[in-house]
Amino acid sequence: MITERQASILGMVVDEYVVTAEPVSSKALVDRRGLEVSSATIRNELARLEAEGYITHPYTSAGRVPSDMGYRFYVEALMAEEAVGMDERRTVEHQLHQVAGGLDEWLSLTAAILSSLVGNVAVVTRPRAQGVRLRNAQLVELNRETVLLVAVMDDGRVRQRILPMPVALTQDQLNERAQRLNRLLSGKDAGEIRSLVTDAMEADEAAVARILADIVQEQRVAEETFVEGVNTALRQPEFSDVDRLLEAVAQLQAYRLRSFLEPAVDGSPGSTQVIIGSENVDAGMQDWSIVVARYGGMDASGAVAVVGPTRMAYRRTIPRVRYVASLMGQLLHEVRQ
Amino acid sequence: MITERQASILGMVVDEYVVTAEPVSSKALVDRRGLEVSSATIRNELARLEAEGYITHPYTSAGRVPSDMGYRFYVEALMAEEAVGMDERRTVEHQLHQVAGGLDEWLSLTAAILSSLVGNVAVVTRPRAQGVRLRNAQLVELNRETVLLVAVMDDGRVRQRILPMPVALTQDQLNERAQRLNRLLSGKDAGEIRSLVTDAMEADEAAVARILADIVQEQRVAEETFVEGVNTALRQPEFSDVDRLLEAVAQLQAYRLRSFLEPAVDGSPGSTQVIIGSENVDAGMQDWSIVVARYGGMDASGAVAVVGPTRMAYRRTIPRVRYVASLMGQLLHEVRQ
DNA sequence: GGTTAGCACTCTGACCCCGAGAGTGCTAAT
DNA sequence: ATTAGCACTCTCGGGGTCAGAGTGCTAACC
Repeated sequence: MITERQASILGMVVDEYVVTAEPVSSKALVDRRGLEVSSATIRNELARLEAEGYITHPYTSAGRVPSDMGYRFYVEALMAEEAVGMDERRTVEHQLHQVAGGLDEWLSLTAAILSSLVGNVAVVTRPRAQGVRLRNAQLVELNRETVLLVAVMDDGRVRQRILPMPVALTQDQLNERAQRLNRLLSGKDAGEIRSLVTDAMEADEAAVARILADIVQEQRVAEETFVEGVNTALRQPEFSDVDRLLEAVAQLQAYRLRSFLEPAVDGSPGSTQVIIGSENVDAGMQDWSIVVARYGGMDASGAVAVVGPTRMAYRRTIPRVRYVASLMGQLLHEVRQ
Repeated sequence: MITERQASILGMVVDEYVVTAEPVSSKALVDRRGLEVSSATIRNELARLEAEGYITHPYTSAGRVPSDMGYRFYVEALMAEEAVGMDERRTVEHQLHQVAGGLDEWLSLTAAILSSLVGNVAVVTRPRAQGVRLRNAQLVELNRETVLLVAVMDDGRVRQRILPMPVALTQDQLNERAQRLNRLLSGKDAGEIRSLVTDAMEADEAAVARILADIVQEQRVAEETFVEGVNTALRQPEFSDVDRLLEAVAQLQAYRLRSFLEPAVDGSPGSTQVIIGSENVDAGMQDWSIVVARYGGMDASGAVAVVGPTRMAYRRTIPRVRYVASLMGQLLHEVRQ
């Protein structure tokens, strides 16, 4: 158990360390926070906090650094969230409504905006629907031997695939085929499409249907995860030595991030979750914190996240992740209904 | 002018430096290359080469390092190209024929393969057609208020855009509209589409046509440039200090690379071009070399490139870039005709 | 009992020095 | 033209030193 004053001191240590990135000394707290007590008193309190495990020492005569447990306590009990200002909201919403294009553009722009808002890496995953269904398929002639199959899923995904054309068909004939496929398969999920492939079907029609089933199911990590802000995030002092920096670059690959977000996305819906340092299951992420919020509803949902060193401005980051996630939810709703 | 022996020594210096990444000493040349002369003789020749500007000294008692001019001479006159082996070809072609999907998958896979082949960053740009034409447009209902416009261009590009639906229409009605648009606009380029937007058209049909014209024209750097291998390339010894490493990470952004390739792509068609260090116009690229080949034909062409430190295995890289470019040309031909 | 001044103690980080090692450049002999 | 030999130069790593920052403790104070 820690006293109220100890808690407040812990809060100051975190706030201070987050901006300076240097161990916080007792004197620095008294000076910069205008405390009414002497540095010796603070030292006693710091010693207590350390004994309880909320902070640590890099070495004997250095200042204090919050431990993961300290950050956890801070996030849960101490932190005064810094609300998203009206001006921030305005610029974000302005930018988001500016962009023309599909879901992809929104997602990648959202990641970029969030990243610039918090100065760390932002990750946005594409909303994944429970049972994705085919909305529409189309066949477009590329040349005499190849056709392009374009499929639109009901989660807004668009996928294409190049197919050989067994018999030369005109575009009109292709349209006709596509219409037949649509009447049969539109609104169906991958399993249903597969079960509809019967012997009665023409051979190449059946082939297209099977491919459609694959497409409906398919998940491509690279195309599902939008990462922005790696460059700025790498300039933080925690990466001032080459090995750490390289490690960070490797860690921030889309496919890795995706795997870290996976469990979070499947977790509590709506709420914002914070994973701090050693709370990460992955060994390579022990020095990282993740703030992640799920967006969307029961039908289709994705994740908005910020990834950075454990020394993260949680009080700024958490509300901003939450805000962007709710914004994404609205946008998604507008598109899907 | 340099003598034949000096040239051959220069070649050895380059070959040696490329693998060891350490300044090459006269003794190392004699020992590892089994030369019939003494190291003192080599020292005299090295001094000549230095006087002529082909190599330099980091400091007095260090070995020699090729200058950009030295590399240039090496690439033009000395280098024995290392042919792409049959086994390499087989695996590459196997991998490339394996992948299902559209042009995008091919391009990104190609970049990945090339990168692994040469151990540096590989960049592949999407083929850009001279006058891109619309091949096919389609309207797909997303919900009562929004439609998804999917456009296929004749260079294989597929683009989508979400539009508000002014009047509620069924999917059948949307199909009909799309067919009308296709009859009118298919095979037209952006300018032609614009000129076909007349007052006679219905207002919202005209709006869609205008958007189609935009889409046909549009170039998105991020989606046009496929970069792979950054992670492995960063482990090279030239980036062993933090500042250089950060600089490299920043330099290898897709949008920057794109701008470096731009001039090269517009340059000589077919041939492979090598840009070494200070030959780069861009100030930030003075320590980098680029090997770039154009692929495709008159109608549509893109670039395949490898980017790395000037200490690059040119004799391996150049033939491999050329090979991959010709392969891409074939693939492109198969798809477009 | 909590608070504080004072002081000894510890650890870092910067700096400098030194010596080994590597490699050159030059000279003189072949 | 080549080469042996040698002086010279520069780097790099280890070790020593010193100032500075901060703590932890003790004893006095309110």
